Amino acid sequence: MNTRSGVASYTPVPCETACASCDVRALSLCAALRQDDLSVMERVSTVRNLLPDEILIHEGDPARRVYTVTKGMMRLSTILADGRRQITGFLMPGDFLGLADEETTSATVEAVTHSTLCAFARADMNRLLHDHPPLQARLMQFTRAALREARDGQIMLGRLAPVEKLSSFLLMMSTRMEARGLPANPVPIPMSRTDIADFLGLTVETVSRSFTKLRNQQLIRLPDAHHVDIVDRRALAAVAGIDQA
Amino acid sequence: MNTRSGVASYTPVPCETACASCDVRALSLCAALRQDDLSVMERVSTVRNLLPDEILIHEGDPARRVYTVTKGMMRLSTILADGRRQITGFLMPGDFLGLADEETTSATVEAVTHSTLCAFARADMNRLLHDHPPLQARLMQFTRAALREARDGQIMLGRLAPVEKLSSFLLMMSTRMEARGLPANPVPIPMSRTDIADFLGLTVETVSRSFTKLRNQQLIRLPDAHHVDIVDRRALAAVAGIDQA
DNA sequence: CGCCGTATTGAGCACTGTCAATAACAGTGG
DNA sequence: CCACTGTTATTGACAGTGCTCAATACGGCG
Repeated sequence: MNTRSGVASYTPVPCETACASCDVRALSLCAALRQDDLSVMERVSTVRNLLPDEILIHEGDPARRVYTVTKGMMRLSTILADGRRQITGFLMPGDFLGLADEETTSATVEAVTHSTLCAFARADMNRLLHDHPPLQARLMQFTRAALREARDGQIMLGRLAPVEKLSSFLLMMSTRMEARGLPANPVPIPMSRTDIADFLGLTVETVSRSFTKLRNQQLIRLPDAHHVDIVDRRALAAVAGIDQA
Repeated sequence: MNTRSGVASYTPVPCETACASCDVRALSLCAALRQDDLSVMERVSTVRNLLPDEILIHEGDPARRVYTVTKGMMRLSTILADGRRQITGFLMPGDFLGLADEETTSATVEAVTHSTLCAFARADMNRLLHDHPPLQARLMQFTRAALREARDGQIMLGRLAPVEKLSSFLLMMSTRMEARGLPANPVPIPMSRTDIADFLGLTVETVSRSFTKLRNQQLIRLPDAHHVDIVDRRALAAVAGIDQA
């Protein structure tokens, strides 16, 4: 289970740490830095690899590090005393991890798929932010965007019906793929039905039924459980309540 | 409805614009400024008074101004095409308005009660932020806090049962009163049951029934519809799922 | 090929939303 | 001051939706 793949320390050729050849650089926080400033950042960064379901952060842990996701997918979640879980967001390559917290982490963070992250000690990051105003500005933008996303989440959770929630979710996933220059149409859905349920505030069964409904209405096709082919984007958006683009 | 003791226009002496004597200064963004820098801020600020239910911002409007709430209470909301509404948050004195947006506003903002705000042109605020790093830092903290709050909202909306939602809401209101140095025990609830419902993702009827349940369990008393006396805070927190403090 | 975890489907029920009636309340005008 | 009216809150009855429990199907992997 937690078979550490032994890649915690640098590989001989630090391909991932080479910011210059980083494929999420344009999307990530680092885009705010010029080539030469990038090396300053590179010097204080370490790479972290995670296996599926491996836990990176336990809610309540001290917030010692911040990260940029470079590969894979992460989930942010909170678990109530009786085991109920709410997933508050998924992180994809380019996303920043650590926007909400100052001292203590406010969510558990786990890998959905095999993931790679670029880690920074919070103190180092603070110094970088202080020395590079554009970096600070970009972090602010990221935080604002995360706030808007969380509020969209509130709208979805509070006022959408199950099929609407799922439609909204699928469109969001598609949009995020597109934003990363990846194919947006057959959307890969790496997370389990349980994860989707805990994100949408539903049960697994209801999620499954909602998938079936959308399939029966010819709005989507399901090549397999983890790939959704959006057949009628417009109609899907209409079902979603036309929130998302 | 709730006769707030004030009149729209205030005393001849513009008490509200006098930052030096502002009673929410310690709570607000401005706390980051020294006495003399405060005058710079004061010079570019204007006061805005709002009557109950008066609309300050329509979702989609250009985000020309930002505000600090000095009196009263505001609500942030989004309305879906078919009229369903989700309230994503309430703002109280000291709270900053405009954290999430850059170009376009992402929520409608209305006054719950007679409210007073301190307004700044976004351009002016940006200049202030640029010239005063501590102000920038404080804005960042506020944004982070708002993000944590929105995520708490997601948890509440996604995974709590109606009574749990209401308990959680009441405790939150109480906590926020306390944070402002105001009496935390008989909690004033200025907003309507409809507002509460749209915040908690419920219907008015369910909110009302949940109030009744909590009253019947002796956890709260209801002197009137807009005041809640928390009788057993511990038990209420237990019902809430012990999220909030 | 068989096993195990995940996803889907089915049946029944509890809960919450809907619709409707009543009650409390505030503001208005006689 | 009180009756009248419109608004808001509460309560009741009922139905539909989504959850619970249970069975079946699918798919990856040994």
